Amino acid sequence: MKRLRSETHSLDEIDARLLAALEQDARQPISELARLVGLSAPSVSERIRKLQESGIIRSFTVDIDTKALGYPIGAMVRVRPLPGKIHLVEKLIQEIPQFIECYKLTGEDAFFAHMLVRSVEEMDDVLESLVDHAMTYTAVIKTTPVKRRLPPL
Amino acid sequence: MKRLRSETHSLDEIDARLLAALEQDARQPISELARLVGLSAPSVSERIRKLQESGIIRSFTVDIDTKALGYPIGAMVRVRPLPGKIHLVEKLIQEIPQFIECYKLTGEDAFFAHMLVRSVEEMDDVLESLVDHAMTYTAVIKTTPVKRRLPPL
DNA sequence: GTTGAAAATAGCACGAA
DNA sequence: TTCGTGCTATTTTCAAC
Repeated sequence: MKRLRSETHSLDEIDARLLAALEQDARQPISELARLVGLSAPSVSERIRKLQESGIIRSFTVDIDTKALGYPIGAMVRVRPLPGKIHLVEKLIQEIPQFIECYKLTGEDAFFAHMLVRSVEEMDDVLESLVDHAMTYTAVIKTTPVKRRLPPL
Repeated sequence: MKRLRSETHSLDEIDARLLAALEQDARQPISELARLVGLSAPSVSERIRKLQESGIIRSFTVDIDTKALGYPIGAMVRVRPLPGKIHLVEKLIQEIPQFIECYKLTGEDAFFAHMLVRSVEEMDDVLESLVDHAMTYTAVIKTTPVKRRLPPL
């Protein structure tokens, strides 16, 4: 059980603009960010440090095009574990690297997992490894109408 | 309709290690990345440039803790548009900023959307704006057994 | 928060494998 | 082609205000 922590950091307009700019390009120079938000470079540096310290910025990372990486097929899998199998199923999903994201949800479909595969055969392999422990409902991703973005700040 | 493009870039071991390192911290100095993969800084610079050029790296971005940002509730919403309403529903989802991610899927539940809200009331507001055009099934996220990660390289 | 100097870092041209 | 070296330019950090 994780400890609840009150995040005291409150965002002002400039922090919001900084986060938006960093979301678009996290490797742009501090000096450029400073120009964008109208502050000096050291101020921006300090704000970014505080955003990390307060936990709002978890990390700087890359957005990878998984198709270009060799995974042409993405799918969303709803997973309903058989009675008594929830923990086993959770562990299996964590151990199968083709699942690149998984949420545990309220309701009967305990897990919702994002799967990437190189072929339909590979998809079958992945699903087979769950078949003894859960019901699965798989839907292939056709398009992405909304790409990951920030909520309103 | 987007043009199909054959991505000719093929990853070697060093590219894979670079991507993994960038995923962990996209702002670390090139010189540090060079040390990690055992090449000189200019070589690493050039490799990163090529990974971007080939589209494998789409962008450098930040991983934000949305709870710390003030959105304590996340939910997954399956959206089944009423007949003839698919395009309207897609547009609505795109315009509602509490949806931070949305996939269009095969099967009857055309859309799957990731929602962030500050309260249960706000969740109701968001869902109300779809109620005339679609059936929705909402499940609240309890935990995240697998956080976004790279597939096997 | 800002400014200005020192230190660290990145980019470029060129030569080597 | 791909990588390494040395040089220059840019960027970041630190101190003082």
